[in-house]
Amino acid sequence: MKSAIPETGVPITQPAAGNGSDRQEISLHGEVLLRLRDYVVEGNIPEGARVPERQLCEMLGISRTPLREALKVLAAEGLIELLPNRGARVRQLSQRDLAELFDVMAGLESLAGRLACEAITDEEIAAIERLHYEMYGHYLHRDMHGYFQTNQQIHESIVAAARNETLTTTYANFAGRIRRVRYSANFARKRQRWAEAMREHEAILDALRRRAGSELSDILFAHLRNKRSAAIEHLAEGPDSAQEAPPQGS
Amino acid sequence: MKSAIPETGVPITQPAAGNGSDRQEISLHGEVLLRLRDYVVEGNIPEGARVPERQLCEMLGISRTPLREALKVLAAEGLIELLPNRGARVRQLSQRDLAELFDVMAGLESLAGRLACEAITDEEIAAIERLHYEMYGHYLHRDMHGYFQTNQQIHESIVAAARNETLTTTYANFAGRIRRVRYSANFARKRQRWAEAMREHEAILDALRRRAGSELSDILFAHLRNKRSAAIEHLAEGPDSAQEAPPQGS
DNA sequence: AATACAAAAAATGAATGCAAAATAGCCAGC
DNA sequence: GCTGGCTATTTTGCATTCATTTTTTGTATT
Repeated sequence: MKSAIPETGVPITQPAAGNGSDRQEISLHGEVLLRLRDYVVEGNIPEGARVPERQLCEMLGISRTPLREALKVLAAEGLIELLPNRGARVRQLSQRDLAELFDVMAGLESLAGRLACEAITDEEIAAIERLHYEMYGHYLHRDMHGYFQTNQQIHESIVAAARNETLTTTYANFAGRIRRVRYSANFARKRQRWAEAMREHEAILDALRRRAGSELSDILFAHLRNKRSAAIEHLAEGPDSAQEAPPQGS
Repeated sequence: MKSAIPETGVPITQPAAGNGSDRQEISLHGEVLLRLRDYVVEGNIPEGARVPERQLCEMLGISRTPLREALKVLAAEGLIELLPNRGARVRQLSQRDLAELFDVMAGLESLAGRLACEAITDEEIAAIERLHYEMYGHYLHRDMHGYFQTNQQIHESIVAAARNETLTTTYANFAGRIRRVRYSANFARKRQRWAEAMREHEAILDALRRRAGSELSDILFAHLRNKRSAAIEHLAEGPDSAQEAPPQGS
């Protein structure tokens, strides 16, 4: 195969001009950045694959200048790697990188929980409770996908309740970095871990109701730590999806 | 005054070529990025000031292309703002932004403490103890500057002991964003707060010795929260250093 | 046949050029 | 005297171009 990235060939439309989205980004560069980030996060480029600029330019229908600007930003965000004179590669996360990322995520959520306890309203808690019961339903029905989504919504709600834009942005950034892995990090076959996670979520909700910041912080950290273990073990055993790039060299 | 940025006119020297530094960045872009970041963090450009690209180009002795790439990255890092078609400005941190940043820093240090307890060696603790006593000396001698520096070293040591590169990088990023403010956020005249901070540091050291992760996490968060309050009150009252840009416009 | 070397092709890094937008400067009008 | 609109200059955004560096391809030699 010649091309590392699949054909999608949807060039960037007219930048702003009354599209329904709330994006205030109107510059071409901003548009490219959003598009490219999504493109990478969604896993359209194999890990570690070299991505010729020209090809991306053609795909997006732009010249190299704004593309290169976007690449530098993505590199700063940690999504891709920029080897000098050797182009951009999708960053390959080692197991250690992953462990680190999970821990930072754990720290951020832990912080979010602590802050949320200071500011969360009864209505917000009620909303999270609803999500919790919805998730419980998914759990009972063994609906992994629904469970996963609702679970994510709960965590995002907690982060939102922290009322800290900076935290929200940072959290989203890190979430993007491990999103690909996260999807495969479920514990479909490990029922025991699943039940455990549900219990942890009960504890989270309980601490949140009591606005017990420090306690919630501990619980969230532990919860994410367990998630981390599950994810890493899962990867170590090798996920069934054989999409991984084979170890090249020798 | 015509020029918003002071004259320093030190163009970028030959990029790599056996300079003593350990930097592996060799590309012009990387060099520019480091230079510009330092330049902004050190406060050489007044907050909110418009910075014409041309001027920066001349200052660094480069063309606009690598400069603009660096600007995009700095904008992504949150150091500057890029208004569409209106150039780059040094980001002006509102009081709320600052509060948010301090809280995120608190969360990161809190995480660092927790992780450090899992991995820190006796030697590292001993080193931190030495720093602690050194800091105590500065406190007794009312040496604000020395105190501040040693204090920072302690916090950095804890972050380092967490053995998480990602965390270290993220921490450094946020530290850079509030560095300017941080310097003026000391409590030179508030002896009471100073004494309080010393007591908190004792508690930090104690929890670290016992490897009490959760406890240390709480203490660090509270400690940084207090620092935040001190800093924000300080700014609200108006820092004596008149280095701030006067409110321009009318 | 395999390896080493060399030249060609392609890709990257940076500079320059050009069009559009914004700022400022200026003059007319109230 | 001040405000509003029009033009000129500056500045930004992006495309194009040029110079290196890397990668590939072909050839010759062992």
